[in-house]
Amino acid sequence: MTMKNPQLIKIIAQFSIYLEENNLRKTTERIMILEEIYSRNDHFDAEELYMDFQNRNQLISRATIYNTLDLLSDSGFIRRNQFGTNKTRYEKASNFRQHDHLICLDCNKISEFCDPRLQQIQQTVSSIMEFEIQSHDLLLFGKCRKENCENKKIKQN
Amino acid sequence: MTMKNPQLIKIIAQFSIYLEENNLRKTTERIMILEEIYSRNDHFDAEELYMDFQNRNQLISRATIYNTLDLLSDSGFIRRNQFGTNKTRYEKASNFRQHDHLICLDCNKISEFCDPRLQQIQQTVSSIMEFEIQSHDLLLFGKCRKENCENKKIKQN
DNA sequence: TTTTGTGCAAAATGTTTGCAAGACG
DNA sequence: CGTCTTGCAAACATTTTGCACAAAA
Repeated sequence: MTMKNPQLIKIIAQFSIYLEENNLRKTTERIMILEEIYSRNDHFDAEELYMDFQNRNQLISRATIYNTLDLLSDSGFIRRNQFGTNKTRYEKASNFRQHDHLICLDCNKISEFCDPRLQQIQQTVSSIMEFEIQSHDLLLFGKCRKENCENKKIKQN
Repeated sequence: MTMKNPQLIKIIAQFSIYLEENNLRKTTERIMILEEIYSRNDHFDAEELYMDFQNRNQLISRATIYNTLDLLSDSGFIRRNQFGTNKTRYEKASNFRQHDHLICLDCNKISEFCDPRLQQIQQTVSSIMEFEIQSHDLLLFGKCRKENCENKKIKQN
């Protein structure tokens, strides 16, 4: 039994409130999935999450994984990403407030960055195109210039 | 038999040169697909392209559609897009030089825009993260503020 | 006890592949 | 004529669905 960190306790509490307010049930599966996601720091897909539980003999079906990912995504506890492949990747929503992704074309490693000028671009486009912009998604694709980049030839996934 | 416009003639010539230079064969299928794509102005998927030919009784197999989309994409004649769904969408590369996409959450209509500040963001991230950035992809999601937006409730796709 | 949520397996969707037959150079 | 490309169907990967059973409230 591992000690839960304060952030995790807080998130579970928030999620519980969300469930209650929306007349949704607080099932062990939902809580386990939330905990698992918040203990990760990467951009994972549904199958990876499923396998995490498989590997620990905590069986949760794919259907539940997908259902819960939808629920968490709709409620804002996680964020969905599409990094140029036909596969959805997820991350906990609290990574930091708002960020975008830099993808290495050599090894597919994903880094995060933040630039306030995006906010200005949104405002400009919003007024020119007469749109109320709700969110954005910026991907930068490139190659790491570090000589010693450990991933240079590992090309995952 | 429709008259080919000058732009199309030019693109076919360029593509022919590309094929020749790379020892690839100039098949009727490849040319037909290029022509079809350059006669469109939207962001289409593989199936839509396939059906275009089906509907005209010009049978081209899905395998060829996919092969050729890869070829055109690798050679820069078309651009691949992922608009938040698990489906790849394409557009001719000449729409205008470099642009990004604004997606309506009501009707999924895709508009295009261009903002030079993205270039600056790329430069900043490039130097901070020590990356050589090769391309970017910015999606803005929002809702049209025009009262008379004809697509208000049509939600396609 | 009444729903809602889960698990399973089947189906749906989008894309890739292997191989025989056809067509380009 | 040799080889690249096509077409077909089967395989694959990811996600969705229907329905019986389990478990929250």
